[in-house]
Amino acid sequence: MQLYKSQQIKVHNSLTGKKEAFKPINEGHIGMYVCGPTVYSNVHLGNCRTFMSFDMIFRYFKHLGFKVRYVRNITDAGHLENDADEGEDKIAKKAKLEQIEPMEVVQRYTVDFHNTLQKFNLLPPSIEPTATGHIIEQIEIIKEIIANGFAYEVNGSVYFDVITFNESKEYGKLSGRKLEDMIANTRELTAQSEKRNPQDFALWKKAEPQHIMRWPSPWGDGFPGWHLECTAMSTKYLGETFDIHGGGMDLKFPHHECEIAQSEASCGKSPVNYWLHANMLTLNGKKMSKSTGNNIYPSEIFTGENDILTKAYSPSVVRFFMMQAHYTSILDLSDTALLASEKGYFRLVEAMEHISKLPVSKASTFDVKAWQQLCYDAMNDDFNTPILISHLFDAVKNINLIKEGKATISDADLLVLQNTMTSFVHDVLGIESQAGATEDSSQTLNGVIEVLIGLRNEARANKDFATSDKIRDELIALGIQLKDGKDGTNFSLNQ
RNA sequence: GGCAUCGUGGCCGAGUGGCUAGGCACAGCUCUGCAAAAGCUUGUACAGCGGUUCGAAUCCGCUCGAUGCCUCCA
Repeated sequence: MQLYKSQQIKVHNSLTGKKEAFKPINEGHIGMYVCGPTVYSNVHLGNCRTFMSFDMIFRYFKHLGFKVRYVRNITDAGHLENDADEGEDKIAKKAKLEQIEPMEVVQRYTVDFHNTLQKFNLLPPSIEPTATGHIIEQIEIIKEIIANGFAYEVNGSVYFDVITFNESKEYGKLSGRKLEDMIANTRELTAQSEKRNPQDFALWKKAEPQHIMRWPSPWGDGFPGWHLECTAMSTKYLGETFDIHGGGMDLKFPHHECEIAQSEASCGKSPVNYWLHANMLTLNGKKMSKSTGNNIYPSEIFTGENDILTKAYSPSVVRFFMMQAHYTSILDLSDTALLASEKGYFRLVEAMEHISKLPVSKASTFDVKAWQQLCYDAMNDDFNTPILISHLFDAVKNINLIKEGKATISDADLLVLQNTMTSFVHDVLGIESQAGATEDSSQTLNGVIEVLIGLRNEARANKDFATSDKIRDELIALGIQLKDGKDGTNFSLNQ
């Protein structure tokens, strides 16, 4: 039997603002779409957190035995930097700056994006479609929207008619906005616009002669509007209505709102059953921003080359840190927070290594089955990874107790414990035991340390504590910690 | 200015009408040649002010503060 049949998941649906029981359209199958990055610069850390959150969700679904089609797009069409008609295309701008082809910009930052996510141990999505690869699909949707009377053409551009749409449908239902309020609050328009109303948004933009990224269309040469690609690609690969759509909080309005409008205007159906939004990441309590310098790139964290943190942190530690917060909460990244997580991470990873060496007894002093269900309960409750981790630390404590002979575990329970820990730590949370794990270091180094441990134990036996302490202290200075236990001396590498 | 989310012990971060997650730090104890590691014990916190209630950190109102969106943004 598949695990999902015995676990009931609840998710926080942004559309209703409530936690709801999750029921996929087709039993055992899940269609999930997540808005991907615009590849015109290096991925920033906040992006990584969002994608990591959905990676964890993807992993949990897979763990439960669901067949998941996870689509995450790459936005490689430039779009415009602002709403004004003379706005500049982000990718074209970067290309001009670096004197290269726009597609070289796209290629470079797509590679950076993939590399970074791989370091964070994100699984690749099932499909990673690009906007430029789906121009035809986008044009088709525009035709439908026009045919249905929800869009109009002006001078080679096509705009979505929000006011007309709102007469029969509801614009703003996702973000809790009322069109009347929006109209009342609209700031005076900059320049004269082609749009009938400021709330309207572009489905297709006419390309000015200097605009490099352009495609032919029934309305002339141009490029697709900001929100259309997601509608086109999600519809193509997941259908007119699918299970989950995710993305960062900041996309809720207008991006996701427009997606809903586009779908309802073209095929008449609401596109998504469950909208999931991941919350922001701040740095030292403030919004990350390149202009104020309150910003850090993933690579700068890994190398330690930055002015914000006191040391380097491995991708696994950063991932663990992020998993210690719920995906819907704002999370603040700081050196002290990272430091605390790193210690906890090492404790968890070390306990994992001890599991296979644990002594077994006839009976267990720890209810492994009940504990296991608590782990599932945590994840079933809107993917509550912080609670899951608190249970994992419960297991850590028990593992250490058993190791020291202060608690016992049966053969069967040990197997359950081992499988459950591996499933949740590695498969679901995606946390790897890199950096700090002895098994990752070279055999040679292990051998050398074992020799030193032997020498130290000889010195201790001879009460030559000056020598034994010297070995211990000099090793710790190198990041090698010796741990004296009942069953001899172990060590760990804490980078 | 409008909309939204939030304000929890030294720090990070769950929870959410009564039964006090967890991590890190701190203190005491056990262990140890001394430490470290590990284990045990202790911390009674929920921005402020009102209100609802037998009972609120959890519900309501106001105030203050933070963050996000309102223009591309995860």
